[in-house]
Amino acid sequence: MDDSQTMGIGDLARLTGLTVRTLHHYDEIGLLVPSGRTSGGYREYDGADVDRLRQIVAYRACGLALTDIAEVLDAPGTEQAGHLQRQMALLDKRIEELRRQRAVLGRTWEAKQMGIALDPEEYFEVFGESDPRQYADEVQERWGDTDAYAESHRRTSGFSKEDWLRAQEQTAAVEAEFGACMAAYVHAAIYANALTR
Amino acid sequence: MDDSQTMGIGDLARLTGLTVRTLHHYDEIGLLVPSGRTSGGYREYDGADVDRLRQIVAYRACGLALTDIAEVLDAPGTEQAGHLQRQMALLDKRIEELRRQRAVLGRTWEAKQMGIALDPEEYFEVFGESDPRQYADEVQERWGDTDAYAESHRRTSGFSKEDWLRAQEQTAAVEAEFGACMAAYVHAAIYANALTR
DNA sequence: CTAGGCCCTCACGCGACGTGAGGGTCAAGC
DNA sequence: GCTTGACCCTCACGTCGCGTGAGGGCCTAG
Repeated sequence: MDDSQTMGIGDLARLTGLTVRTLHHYDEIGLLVPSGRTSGGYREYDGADVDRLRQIVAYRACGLALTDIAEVLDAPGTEQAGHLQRQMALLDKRIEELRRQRAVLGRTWEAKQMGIALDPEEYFEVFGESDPRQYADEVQERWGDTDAYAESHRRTSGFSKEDWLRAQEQTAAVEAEFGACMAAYVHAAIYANALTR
Repeated sequence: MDDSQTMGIGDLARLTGLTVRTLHHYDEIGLLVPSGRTSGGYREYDGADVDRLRQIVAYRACGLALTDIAEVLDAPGTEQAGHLQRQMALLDKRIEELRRQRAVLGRTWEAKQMGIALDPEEYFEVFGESDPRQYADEVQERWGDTDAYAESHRRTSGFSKEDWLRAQEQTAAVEAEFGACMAAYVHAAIYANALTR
């Protein structure tokens, strides 16, 4: 019933699943400074502290750096929107990157299961930034019919059709679930978008 | 047409989108040691090197540590399966964690949009390991009706119903796409599973 | 033969903590 | 009041995956 109740660092650590050291760190860098100390120097966290930590954990789960989290939490609304929008752009880039990698990985796996050698050109689409097509010619010329290339495929193709079908099945289910998880990212981005209008 | 063609570190960097320093690092730790050097000491990468790097990048995108990647790539089939299975377990834990966080975040957001104060008990479900219910009582007793708690909610609830609906719409689309991306994780896990049988 | 672009090896810095070392604090029980 | 044991404190160095120079060789074109 006491309105100004506080808790120790160990309690907060157990409650959140973070370590004591992590909370020390957040104090050191000014991200989460406890609202008080006991006469003996012990940190004391109150309700507002816990609420702030909840937000910190949520943002951190979205991949934001601690300094960025501090900026977002300490800035007024308008600045918040701008900052979050920049983060949104970064996330978009990351999403697109992963999406491309995933596409190539999927084709690679299927090909392996069939025991078929992949078109070497496709291999390099898995890699990052800027259009890899601009190197595709060079690649095909250099690696198109290297022995080590094809050989390294055959090493890893002992994988029955049953195994593969079973895998595909399970994949679909988990895929959907994971999609729901990742909506947390997207929520953050779209929230920022809404704020700027 | 030459079968033993090689490329320099800069070419490989441009091709993959990694930095030269990153390739230096992989050489230092023995993860990707170039198959040769020129008389002048320049690194030379051949087809097998590039193929290995492709695998490295794929595993890294799945969140594996570089030392783990080395173990997986250098181990024979049976050990590979064991290692990948342990990684699978880790990923499962992480997935479950994210799934819980996402669920609570979703409810929090909806509640904020409605301007409704959340059941304080729910706040702590966002946090990690082991059943948080075991602390729920303690939490409610301490923070259930703190002023700072409710206050910090009202600060952040300026968000129209239209904005919210628009957000929900966009979310669904991106959610599906992201699910596809994350199947890369799942593929790795299930591949390991198939190997052990 | 010189200019430029590429490459080399140290070697220190960073972010987000982990992991002790060495010592003070606090509530409980005697 | 005193001790015990759990908890807390502040340094301070280690880890991982690189970034970022510094100071210098290599190598091809003009």
